[in-house]
Amino acid sequence: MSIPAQYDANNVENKWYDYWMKHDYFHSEPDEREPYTIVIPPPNVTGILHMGHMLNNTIQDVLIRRARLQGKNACWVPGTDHASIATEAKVVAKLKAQGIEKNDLTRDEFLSHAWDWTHEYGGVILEQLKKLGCSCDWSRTKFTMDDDMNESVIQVFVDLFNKGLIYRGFRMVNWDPEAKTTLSDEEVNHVERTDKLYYVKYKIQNEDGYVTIATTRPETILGDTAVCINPNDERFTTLKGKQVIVPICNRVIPIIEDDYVDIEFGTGCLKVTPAHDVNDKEIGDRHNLEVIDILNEDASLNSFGLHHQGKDRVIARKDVAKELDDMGILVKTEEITHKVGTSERTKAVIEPRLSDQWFLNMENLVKPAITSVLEDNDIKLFPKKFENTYRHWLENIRDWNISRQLLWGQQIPAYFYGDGKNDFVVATSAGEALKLAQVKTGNELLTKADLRQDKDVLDTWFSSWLWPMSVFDGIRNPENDEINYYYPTNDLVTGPDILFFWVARMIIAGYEYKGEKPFSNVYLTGLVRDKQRRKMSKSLGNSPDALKLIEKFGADGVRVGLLLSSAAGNDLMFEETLCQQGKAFGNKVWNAFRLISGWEVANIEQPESSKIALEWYESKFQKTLLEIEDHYSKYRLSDVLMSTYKLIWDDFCSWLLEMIKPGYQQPIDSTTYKAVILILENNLKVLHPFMPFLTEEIWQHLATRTPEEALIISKWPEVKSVNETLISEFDFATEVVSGIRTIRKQKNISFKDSIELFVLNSEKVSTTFDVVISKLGNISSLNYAEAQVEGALTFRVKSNEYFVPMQGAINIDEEVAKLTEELSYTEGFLKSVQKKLSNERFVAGAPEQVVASEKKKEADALAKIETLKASLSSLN
RNA sequence: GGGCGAUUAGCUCAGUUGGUUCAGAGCACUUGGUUUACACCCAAGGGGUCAGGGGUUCGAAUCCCUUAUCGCCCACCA
Repeated sequence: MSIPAQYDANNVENKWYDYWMKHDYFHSEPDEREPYTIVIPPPNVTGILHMGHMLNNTIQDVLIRRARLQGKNACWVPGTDHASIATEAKVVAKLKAQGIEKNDLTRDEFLSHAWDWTHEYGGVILEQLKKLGCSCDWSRTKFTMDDDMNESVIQVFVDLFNKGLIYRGFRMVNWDPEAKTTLSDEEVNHVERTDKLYYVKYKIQNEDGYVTIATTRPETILGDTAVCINPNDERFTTLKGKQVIVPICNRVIPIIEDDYVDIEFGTGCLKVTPAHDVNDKEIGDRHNLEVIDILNEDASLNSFGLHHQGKDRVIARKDVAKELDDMGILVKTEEITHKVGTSERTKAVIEPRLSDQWFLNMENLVKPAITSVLEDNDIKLFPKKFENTYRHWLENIRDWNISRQLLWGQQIPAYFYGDGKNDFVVATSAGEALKLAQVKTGNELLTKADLRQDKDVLDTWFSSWLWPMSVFDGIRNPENDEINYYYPTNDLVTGPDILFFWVARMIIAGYEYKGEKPFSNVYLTGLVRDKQRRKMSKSLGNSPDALKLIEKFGADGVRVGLLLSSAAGNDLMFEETLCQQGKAFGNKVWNAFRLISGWEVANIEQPESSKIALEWYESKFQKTLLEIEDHYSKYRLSDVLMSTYKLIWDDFCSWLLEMIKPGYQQPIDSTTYKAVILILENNLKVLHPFMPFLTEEIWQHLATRTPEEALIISKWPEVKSVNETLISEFDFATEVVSGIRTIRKQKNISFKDSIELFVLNSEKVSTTFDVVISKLGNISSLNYAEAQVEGALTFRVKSNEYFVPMQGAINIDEEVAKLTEELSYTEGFLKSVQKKLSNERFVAGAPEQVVASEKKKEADALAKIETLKASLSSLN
């Protein structure tokens, strides 16, 4: 036989991917068919494929391939995200390694380096997705900084500004001193830390006394502009209206009163530093306090730091504390555990900082996003539990800081023409801006040279929130054929970590710009972790190399490994043995094909056992198909896969093929052969979304196919009727076969030796599967007995009794012991059933069906006890 | 500090409105097996007080209360 016993994935996978690409099967154009659309969550343009991507994109490919097989116009739009902070950080690091400082470059120079980087590394990840088998429509590949995408973003900014929803505010923002940019609240992680809490005495002006304050950040003392007490704090009534002297800088500041201060916490006296704390800023606003910013943008101290100027805040903290101690006014320090905001991207400790930023008013925008998910169920989240966190976020949403102090991204289209804070216009181009500015100022002599565009760029998410629309040009041309056909998309597959960053905002944008949801279902994947439940990360080095995995197990094996145990929303504890299982499964399917293809077909009569076996499998297949459809409808892809896995491995390979397999060097009848080929083809269709390469390979081996007949574009099997009786009769037969195998094993009877079987058919089981039992049990003659058969080994299925005559080999004591044990178990079971049935409240209260089933159990048990007792007495 | 969710076999998880199918699956494990597709295989088998405690009910893995442990989200206590 020329077909190898081991399936070789590596040889096969490239071949079929090329074939699919060559015939444009992934490409989609609007037509009369029902569309099925997924937009990819765009990975970072310079990223490389990691386990999370593999899981995420395998899921999308399964969904898209199934839709394609169902005859829908399947369109999966790929693309990448410019990821401003991450990419800029990488470029800065690279330049630094070459001895180039970002600050020495002009904007254009820096952007040119960034584009070089993007062109060099960009899109690598998309090539890797191809290795995984992803059937994206590559002709639609988008990048969030493509010209048309940029235009969409700018157009939306201008529109929202004109609607009065975007405004400029001098606000306390989250400053990342590492990246030297602001972050949105969502990009800040609060991590628990132990720090020192310093107690410091401030001298009261013109008095001998002191007040003591507590702070974790003594360096900010230099920015203090008040000390605050609670007006109801009786300890401090004498302090009201007085002033204190700030240590080191000797500034005289007032003691003010505000309810914000917690009497219980610390000393009850709060130092107020409006420039460096959100609450202090609020108190400052209420009391008209001066704002003294003591930090530079890299979080080193500025001139207000006096002799500490230039030191990093962390160094300054220690030095100031030491100075206070030397002055004798550091009362004590204690350890305190609290949460500190850190940058999601750079891990740097966030500095609350006042600055001019652009904000988007979310208050009204968010409303349709709440009702569509939580009330109308227009958009469904899988798993549903995420609706709670979604609700919480949307109902407490704050205005979105959309500006970033970076260069890589869409530059904010605001043009300043004067020195005043409001001397600016917002427009889609400099030309437009000039016209607006001329009108606004009444100065027609204003030229482009007088305009200065805002230096900041927009938050990356301000472009990706438009993704489902902008990839179809739905922002610039809202009524074009593509957006009308593909939008709203169907499913979105992404991680719960960007539920707020991205998913919620896409929903918001969708309603604002299309008046419609962007997608109907959101499948939230879990995190891929290692066996010890640690997050997979580069720094831990516990993340396997995705491409090496594919090389080792084949893309099909990896896909199956990833999906075997990853319910929506559940983290996936990944280990390579899962891929090994996937690969083994592929090999199993391959060998089933190998067996079938090796058969010689002859025009001979179909054996009865084959006929009935095929009928049974067809019903079994239908029943499983129904299960599969149900799992798909609930996005339970692991269950779809497991059902398919068991159908093919157990039902198809272990049962059907064994039942129809002709004897050694015997040909198979053509009726059975044709039927089993059709069955195999249907199996391949159902398996194709999970193992696209293997299934296409076998499919093409089974017959000569034209490009129009490729598996990838074939028809998903139709759901037909299920013969339940046949299935339950078969289940009974398998138990009989198992009984026979057990006896063979216990008595070391080789399968090659045929045996006799007698049946006491008290169950009145149909004889349909007798031929199957005979074949699979290697039974020389299957006989129906009227009474117990002497000198035989026995086993029971329900209340049927089976005898394998075995003269001389019977150990009476063993048989008696076995029967006695079975009897006592059944009697115990009977007792519990009867107890239930004799309980009047059960009989009265339980549904009829339940009572009937208990009665059936009782009857079955009674019958079985009869058989057992008869057997026992025949042995004695 | 507030909210949400979880806890079922060694591991990863199913278990839909309490009652045919309720104690399950896959893997792992044990024992046999050179049966002419596959040892990436075949067959048989062991294994769980359903986290602990209490309650409701004729009946609880499932509903309620409570304790413990874990996870996630949100939050400005110096």
